[in-house]
Amino acid sequence: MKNTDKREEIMRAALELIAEHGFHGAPMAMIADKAGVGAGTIYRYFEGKDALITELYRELEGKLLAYLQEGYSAADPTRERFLHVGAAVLRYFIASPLHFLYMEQYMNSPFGIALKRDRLLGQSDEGDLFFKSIFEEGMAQKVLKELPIFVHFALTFGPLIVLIRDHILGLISLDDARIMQITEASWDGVKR
Amino acid sequence: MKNTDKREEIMRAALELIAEHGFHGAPMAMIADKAGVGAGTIYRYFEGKDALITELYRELEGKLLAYLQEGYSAADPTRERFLHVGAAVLRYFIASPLHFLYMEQYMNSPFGIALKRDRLLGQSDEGDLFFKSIFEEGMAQKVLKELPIFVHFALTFGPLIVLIRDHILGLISLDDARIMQITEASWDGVKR
Amino acid sequence: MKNTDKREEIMRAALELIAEHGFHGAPMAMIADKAGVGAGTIYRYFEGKDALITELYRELEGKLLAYLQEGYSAADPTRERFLHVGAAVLRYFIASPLHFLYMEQYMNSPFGIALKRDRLLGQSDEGDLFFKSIFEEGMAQKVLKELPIFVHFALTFGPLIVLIRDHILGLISLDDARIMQITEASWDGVKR
Amino acid sequence: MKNTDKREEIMRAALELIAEHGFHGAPMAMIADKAGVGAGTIYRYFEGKDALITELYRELEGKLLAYLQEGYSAADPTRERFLHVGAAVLRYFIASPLHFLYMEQYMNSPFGIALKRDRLLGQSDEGDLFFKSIFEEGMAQKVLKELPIFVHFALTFGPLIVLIRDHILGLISLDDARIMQITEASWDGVKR
DNA sequence: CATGAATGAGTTTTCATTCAT
DNA sequence: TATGAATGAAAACTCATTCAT
Repeated sequence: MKNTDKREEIMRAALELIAEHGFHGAPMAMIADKAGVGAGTIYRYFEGKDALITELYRELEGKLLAYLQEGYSAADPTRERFLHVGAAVLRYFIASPLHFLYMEQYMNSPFGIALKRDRLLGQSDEGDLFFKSIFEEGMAQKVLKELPIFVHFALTFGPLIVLIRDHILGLISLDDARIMQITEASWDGVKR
Repeated sequence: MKNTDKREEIMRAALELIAEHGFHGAPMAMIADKAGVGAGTIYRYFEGKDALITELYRELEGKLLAYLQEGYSAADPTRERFLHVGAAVLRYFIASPLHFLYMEQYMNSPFGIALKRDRLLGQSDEGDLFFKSIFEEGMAQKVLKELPIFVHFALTFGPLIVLIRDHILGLISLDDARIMQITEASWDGVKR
Repeated sequence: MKNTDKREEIMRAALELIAEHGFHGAPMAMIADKAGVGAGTIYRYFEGKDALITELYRELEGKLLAYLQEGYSAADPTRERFLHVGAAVLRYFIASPLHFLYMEQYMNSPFGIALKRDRLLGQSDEGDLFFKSIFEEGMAQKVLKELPIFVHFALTFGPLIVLIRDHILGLISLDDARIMQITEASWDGVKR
Repeated sequence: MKNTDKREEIMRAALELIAEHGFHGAPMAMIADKAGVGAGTIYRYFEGKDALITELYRELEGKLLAYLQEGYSAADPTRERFLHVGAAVLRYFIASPLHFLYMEQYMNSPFGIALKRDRLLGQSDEGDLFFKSIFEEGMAQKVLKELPIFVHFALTFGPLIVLIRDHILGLISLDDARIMQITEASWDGVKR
């Protein structure tokens, strides 16, 4: 097992346990066990539990952004670009429900609050920049309502977040047709 | 201090501490301290920490629903009713940010997952019924797109949730004008 | 309800709860509840939990001794007197299994150890004197083996204690015929 | 210190403290302290306090049975076999008074009641079988009275239990001569 | 006298982290 | 580098006792 493999096993184990049982329902010993490593080994790869939680979040965020960029072309019309990203978000989280549960839990905990505050103070992160260009261009082209970027983001992605949760909980089933329909309806909230 | 006062002091203390520090950052001893009661006293009013957390959620949910119903008239046109409720949600949480932080944290934790599953199995709760009538009537009147209720809910309230969080984090400032604008834009996502 | 009634209700409740659940499995609040009095009321009749436990033991011991003396005649032959007392012990505890469970638990706990040590230092208690006369007279008459009183006591009452427990646990069923048989067999252990 | 050593240190500490102070007079922290281990360490070896108490009882019982079997020969006459076992019980507990105090306390608490009931439902334990053969053979040979095994057991071992307690409390002193005398007298209660 | 809500010291138990191997 | 037994500080929770009503 390569070094890197161990690190990944730890993250995979943490993801599964925390997504299902929350930050407390997941003791380090249990994570180590599930990862097939010794309890002390986690501390060779992560400073502590908080660091593990935070680094895992960053990792998942990176994977999401990478997926969203697949097949994305800055040359496409604004609407196409949004539809691509919106549908990709839905598909990504439907395929990786644990990622969703983990990320939501993280963002709605004091960890996430701290993260958001940090980003507000520092520069925008990669993800924000990514979405921002769509909305700014859309407004420049008079295709979108004149609203702050945060509002555009909320109007378009807010519905997706709620629906992904509903899907994961089994309240609704999102197939490809519905994904298109929803993404388009999201767009309707911001278009002129 | 009346019986009821102590129970309320405990809930107030728990709300503040958990909203700010999360479920773990808030030990029972700290809650008792902040509430001005003995550690054992909490257990006279709540079976344990989990029960306190859950009952507090129910209480906050009840308060929110009560507020949404103020000035709500089933006789108003569909759109007015939605605008009333949507704006009320925003105003409520802007006035009570701790309620929002607590409820979001709860809903995105294993507690909330369990709650949603329970509600799915049992009958809908009061809140669901409340929103449902607006969307069902809107579809009957051909004012709204033909979509499952869960999708209507997501398209309209999803944006609000995201924006409330942004407001509380100071990323954006929601004044009355913006509240109207946003609520109307939310409606645009579902109207035909 | 007279004062005295309350005291008795408390003792009755304590007896039942402690016999069944042990000294810890029986919190003061539970005893008060079962007795139908307020938790504070117990402290008007007993100094504290230890005092309640000890006074209850003394009370039960007194009742047992009173029962053993019923129909007992110092004029009877030694063997009759023993058979009377032995059979009475069995009948008493079979009729009052909670008394047995409580007294055994007490005697085998640090409470009982302390009690025995106290009695050793001070004068013998009423009960000891009671049995002592039978064995001393029996030895004087050359009917019994020449043994220390404690040994006589052990040889005759030891079997009874074990059998009462077995009966209460349902391992064996003691009817009148068996009671006689056992009492007589106990006597055989000490007679010449 | 080997693994096993720690487990044994914990049991030794628990034995001493519980024998002397009872199940409550012996907090886990005190046991850990006396054992020279951290408080959490106990939980690596035992599921909780109840498990520690129960496993310690089983361990002591095992040691007792092992001692009784030393030098025991199924080929010896019934009476010799009983005298061997009876005297061994006395010698064992006189040498290990803490074992006696602990086991008696256990058997007379709700723990012991539960244990006896369990054994009644399941098959007899090793110890029962051990004694049973002596009494059954004795009856078959017409050496012993025709009585249920439980009664034989009570008549022979009941006295020993009481005397061991008296010895430990200092009420009587059991030397080898007395041990023989008592064991023989016990046998007299059951022989024809 | 009686009450029972309130208390907080004391208990069991958990778990992130360390460190000898 | 990896381990996992050991730790002990900190957590949840209990309960004998008090005291204002």
